Amino acid sequence: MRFCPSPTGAMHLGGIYVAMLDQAIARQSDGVYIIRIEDTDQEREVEGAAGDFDRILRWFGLTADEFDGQGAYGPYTQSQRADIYMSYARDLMRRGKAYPCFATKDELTAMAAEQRAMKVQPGYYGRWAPWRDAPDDQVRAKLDSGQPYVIRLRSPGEGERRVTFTDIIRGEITANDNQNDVVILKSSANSLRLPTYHFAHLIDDHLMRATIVLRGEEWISSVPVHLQLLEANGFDQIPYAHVAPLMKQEGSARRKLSKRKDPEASAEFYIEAGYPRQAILSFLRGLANSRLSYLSVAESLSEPVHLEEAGMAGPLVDLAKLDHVASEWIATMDSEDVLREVLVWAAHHDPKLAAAVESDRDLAVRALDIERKGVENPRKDLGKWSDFRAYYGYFFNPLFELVSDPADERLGGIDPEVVRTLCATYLDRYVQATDGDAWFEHLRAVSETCGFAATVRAYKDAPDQYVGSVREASQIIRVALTGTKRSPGLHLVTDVLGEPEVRRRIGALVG
RNA sequence: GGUCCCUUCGUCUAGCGGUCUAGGACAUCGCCCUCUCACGGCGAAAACACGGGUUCGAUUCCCGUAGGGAUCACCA
Repeated sequence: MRFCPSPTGAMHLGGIYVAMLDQAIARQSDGVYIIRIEDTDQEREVEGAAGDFDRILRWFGLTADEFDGQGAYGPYTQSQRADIYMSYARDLMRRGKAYPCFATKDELTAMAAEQRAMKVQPGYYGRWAPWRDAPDDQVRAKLDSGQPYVIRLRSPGEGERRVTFTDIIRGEITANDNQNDVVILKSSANSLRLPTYHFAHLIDDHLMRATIVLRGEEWISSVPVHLQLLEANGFDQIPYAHVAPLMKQEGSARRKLSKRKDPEASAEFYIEAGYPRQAILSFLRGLANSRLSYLSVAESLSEPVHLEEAGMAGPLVDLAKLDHVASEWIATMDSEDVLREVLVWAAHHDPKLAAAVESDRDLAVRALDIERKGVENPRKDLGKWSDFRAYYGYFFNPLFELVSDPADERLGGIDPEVVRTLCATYLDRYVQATDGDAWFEHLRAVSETCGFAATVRAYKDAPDQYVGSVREASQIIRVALTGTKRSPGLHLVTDVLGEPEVRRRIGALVG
């Protein structure tokens, strides 16, 4: 099993997807999950990317089973394996299966232009491969003059030949054989030459004893090249599994999820929003095997993933579905666990929230316990840790702003005098009810004395006789207590807040 | 453009010749529960890209067409 990121930018969700599959397949088959850093492109290398990858992989619980310092097949970074690739390339040259090519970039682009004009296959082959069978003395002269060169494979492919190979996900695939003398070792100013992906990956997979080559669909078309390279080196073929890319809807079309255009393409996006890693992993597993998407998060993470079941068309990343999975998952957690995760997230992404919650963890647990602890169907209000502020923030004084204007629009447009009277009367007769019905009966009694109808029905029947119904009255109390128009049952909120705080918040409206 | 891959409700998909008046899940909408939410219950709307074959019979097999994706680098 292998997962091979290249440090050329931020970690892509698709990278997490493939890494997750790699790890899952390795785990369920007693295999080893390794990560190889493919950093053979010096020009695109991004400073610090490897460290970022490591941090993100760690966050997702997708760190490799083997790594430098602990693993039999290291080093796991390709740039440190340059001598290995070079010795294989030398062997190929000795046996006439590879050769140096001195064509310059300009010559190559001119050739490509000519090929386009003539409408022939682009590439380095046949009459378009000037150095393939160049005389020795000519090669020697170039070598002696110190001109830069690359090493190319001497492709045995012929024009019309077809090759067939088996892909675990797609079954049998037939394609034209490769006839292109691909570059296997790039040019270099010094004696150390780096390989191209094509060459490096199969040497590594062979040496590291990979049992499945799991990679993105974009590699399908280069399998014929890899097959020839395998053959030239005398390596056995390793089964391929090409995974369909994660997609994005754009208008009526869809395209590959793009790091540049789509914020949700980056793995960091999910960390910042505070999605639980289990939910993301479960969601991703569901995309790979829809069978898993019908299961609970815990089950979907423990059931095996089957590559053969994976779809061949790229699935759309549906954040609404992720939200659902995430809220199902959080609903299975204890309040203490939720709190711990919220704090870990907030420490990095919402320090003010972290400080407020940290100052009264007990309050936080009691707030989270509402309709969560000891109930059959827990609340599914939280889909990600960043939701905590909106749903529970008002319990914490540093995050709560008193509602002191009786004409505040959140109060529903009830006459300010009535609002004031209701709040005053409510405090006058305050009792902390032990259950919802009792609480509501109490509120009903209070609001009736302030001119509210005891039932919504009564109000509807004679709107002129009342200032509102008990529904409006309870909304006033709700807004006073929470600053929002939506909250869990108010008797639960008051119970968690405690009488002094309830008095302070409602008192603010009395003036 | 050449080549390869793909095509069932908005989305993820089940289906592997009759079981399909096409099933599920998410999303949407409606009703119920109800002090507002959330949860929960019930229900609705919603798809086999198109055209030819093969067959007694095609969502399922074959061929075209259309559409989508990928790839044609000293990037991975």
